[in-house]
Amino acid sequence: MAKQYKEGKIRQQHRENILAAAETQFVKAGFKGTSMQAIADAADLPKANIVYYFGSKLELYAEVLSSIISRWNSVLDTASIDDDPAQVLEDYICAKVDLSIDYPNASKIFAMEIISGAPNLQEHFRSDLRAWFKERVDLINAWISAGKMNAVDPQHLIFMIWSSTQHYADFETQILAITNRQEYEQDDVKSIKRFLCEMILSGCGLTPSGRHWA
Amino acid sequence: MAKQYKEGKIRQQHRENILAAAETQFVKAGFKGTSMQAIADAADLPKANIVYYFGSKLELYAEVLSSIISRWNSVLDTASIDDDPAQVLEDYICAKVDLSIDYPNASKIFAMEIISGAPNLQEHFRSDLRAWFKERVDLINAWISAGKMNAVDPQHLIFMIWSSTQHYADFETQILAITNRQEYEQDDVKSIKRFLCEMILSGCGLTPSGRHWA
DNA sequence: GTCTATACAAGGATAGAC
DNA sequence: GTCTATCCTTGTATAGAC
Repeated sequence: MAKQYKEGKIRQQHRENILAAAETQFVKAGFKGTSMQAIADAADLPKANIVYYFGSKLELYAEVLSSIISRWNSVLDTASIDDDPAQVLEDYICAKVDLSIDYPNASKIFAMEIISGAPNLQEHFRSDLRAWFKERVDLINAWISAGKMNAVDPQHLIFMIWSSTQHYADFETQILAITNRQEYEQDDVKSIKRFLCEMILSGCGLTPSGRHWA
Repeated sequence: MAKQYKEGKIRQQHRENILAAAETQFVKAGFKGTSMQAIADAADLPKANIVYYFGSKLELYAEVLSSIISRWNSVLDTASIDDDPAQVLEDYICAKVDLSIDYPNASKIFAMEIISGAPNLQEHFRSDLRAWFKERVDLINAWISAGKMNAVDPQHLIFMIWSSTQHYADFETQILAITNRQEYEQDDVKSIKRFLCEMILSGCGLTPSGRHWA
């Protein structure tokens, strides 16, 4: 029993190390471009152990992808017509900015997967995401009908929130190089949130509370 | 002479085919993940010819990248303090949307390169782009000082324009899957332009003319 | 000038030793 | 349960035939 427990811990530790190493490597070279050897080196384990723990490169990648997606349940999920759109949108934008700053690799791997044609995400698109998207579009349309916000196109609004927030993760390298910085600081995050909320909400005829950055 | 001319044409034709094939493959698998064999198959040429025409995989990739960047001279380049910010921003946004729709692969390869840490673009960042960016920031600040537009952060404004326009190229797969379409149509492009111009300009206290979509 | 044949390293995955 | 040794495929690049 004691032995099993200890071995279980080693196993779990190794799996976590491998997942973390894999994330780093997939960001740098994409799925096809990443070698098991590179992951093994980064995890400081023999190459064959990666296969031993995850079965195959594709299964390892699938685990990385699904752990990314599972982290993306957000404030928009529970919003309803009775809520205040200004508050919901502001919270959603700030939550997405936080995810981009705190887990840039997650956003990057997801982005690369989609750019490459999303060969491993078609299922996710056609089932979960499409339904999620339709419900949010309906919600925004309901707010518009209720006169709670301007009549902007809900689909494009969601795309704009996704793109403008994720950009700070995906294009981190470019942004930091252009602005001559090493990494984002607290003040940067606040000014990002402030800019995005003010721009997007004002376009919807709404006013942000500012509680995320004031 | 006649022979040389004809051979020159073959050479040029093959180079173009290879560049086009390479673009497609780099999008699907990234730089490291793309094999010369895959490019050769797509270009319908023997594998060794790719090396023959371009020297190496990296040189071929460098040519693809630089041809992408050279296409991105845009309306913002020639704008000055005397111009109307509403008009300049509207033209710039619509030009970027057109690029995203017409050359999605260019945007995708550029995005992948940056997501992977931009190992082949550091030079471009530190020289051209940083200077370009600084000048545009100064221009927008000048417009603000002159009372021509709201005092929004110029850096984030540029990032928002980049992200929200490029999103329609880079995340094409996701957008089409979610909205259950095969490809963008004329009307889609117009509604994208309209949405982005209205949102972004209104956030700057400006009003678009609408001539790109009306 | 163009393409075939091939060299040699690195890829993913397996079998079996420890 | 973990890791070493190895198999076979695929990778880039070259040498030399056409």
